[in-house]
Amino acid sequence: MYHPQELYPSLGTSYRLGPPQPGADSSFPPALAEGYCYPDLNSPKLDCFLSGIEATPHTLAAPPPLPPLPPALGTEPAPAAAEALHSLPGVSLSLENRELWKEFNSVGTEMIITKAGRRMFPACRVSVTGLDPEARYLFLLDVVPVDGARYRWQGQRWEPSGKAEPRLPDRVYIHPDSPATGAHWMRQPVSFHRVKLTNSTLDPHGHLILHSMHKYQPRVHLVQAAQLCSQHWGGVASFRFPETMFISVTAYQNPQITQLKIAANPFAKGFRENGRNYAPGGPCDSTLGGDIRESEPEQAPEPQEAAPAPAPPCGGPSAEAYLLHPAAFHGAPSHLPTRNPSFPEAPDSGRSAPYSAAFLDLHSGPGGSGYPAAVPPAPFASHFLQGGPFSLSYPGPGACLDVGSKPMF
DNA sequence: TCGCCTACCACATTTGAATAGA
DNA sequence: ATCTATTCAAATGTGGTAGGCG
Repeated sequence: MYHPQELYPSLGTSYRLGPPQPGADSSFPPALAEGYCYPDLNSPKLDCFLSGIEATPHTLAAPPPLPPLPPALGTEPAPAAAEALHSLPGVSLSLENRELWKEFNSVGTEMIITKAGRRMFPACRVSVTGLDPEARYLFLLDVVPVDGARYRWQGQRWEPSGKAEPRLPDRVYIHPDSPATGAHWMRQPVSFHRVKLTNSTLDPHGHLILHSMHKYQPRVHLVQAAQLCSQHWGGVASFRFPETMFISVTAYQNPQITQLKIAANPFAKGFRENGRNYAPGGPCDSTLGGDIRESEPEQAPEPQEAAPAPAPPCGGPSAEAYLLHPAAFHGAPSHLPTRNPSFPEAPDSGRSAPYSAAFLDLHSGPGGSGYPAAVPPAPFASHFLQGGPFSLSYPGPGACLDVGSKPMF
């Protein structure tokens, strides 16, 4: 995967989209009580950016309350549909591999995180409808803590075991097809199978950074970019699927999860007994993005629709340019800026990365969410707390900013 | 002592280049 | 000469496991 740092090392390891956090501390609320709600939902995390979204800032500024979260995984039936908050009327998302997720969720999904980054399995694979076929959109995915607790496997179930670690810098995975037209996104399911999770706070690859033994919830965001080099972003839509909640681990704790993973993940075939295959419809994680090949062949986006990037994005190498056209910096058409030779290749990929993803680091905004912004570990401090080596304009009220907002959900 | 993390392993899959055949 | 199918090797992803660390 290419990371912005590889392209523009002067920009640092991450993009801070929010203002510095002078008063940030690392304490979590007591939490752990039933009915704990998504902290990000209770308070606009990036109010500053939403003001730049002209479509319906009011909708985003006042997110509807969400139902309380369950105290533990696998204890309640998953809702029938995704919970959504958006300002894109008529747009809806459905989880393609819902049955697989539900099966994992019924046991208590665990996701391995490693220093080098580990893919999610199952991956989030969604279908979208209701988009304007002509308009361009970005697909984003992030993972947020569900509560303020650390968990421990007690032999039979997961139970809270103390306060959560200080929250890490939020990163957002941008689907490599972004930006693409609504027609492109609606043509076939959109998969985030290349997302990698890491527990390395120094991760230079742009993987999503998580704490081990914490509960997380993936979220999918859809952002309309009015035009390729838009100065205005249209609506945003955010979705979460409760059955995709998981606990991050460095080694599987629940043997049932191990068996499910081995049975369902083709890469783990070597651990299957008698070469048995997973029944439910074959590999459930295949995708247009080349998730699992035996199910669906890779389909490259049509050049005229997906990220054509006819010109150097918005004035050349800049954070704004990257944020506007993340896909244009990956898989690198010849007209795009070349990578800095000092970053020859991400260590975890020995070859070119045609589907490489982009990441944004989003910083908790002011205004106090349920989780106060944690003070990042020292290596991040210069980027996240002091504005980083580049300046990214911070929009005032009514201003428009060409960077992704982190929807409130 | 215990819980957690890391590095390494073997195995299967994926991917792309090279080659052969139509 | 071009296209398609096949083969092969390297890269990648997977869970298991032993050992280290706090």
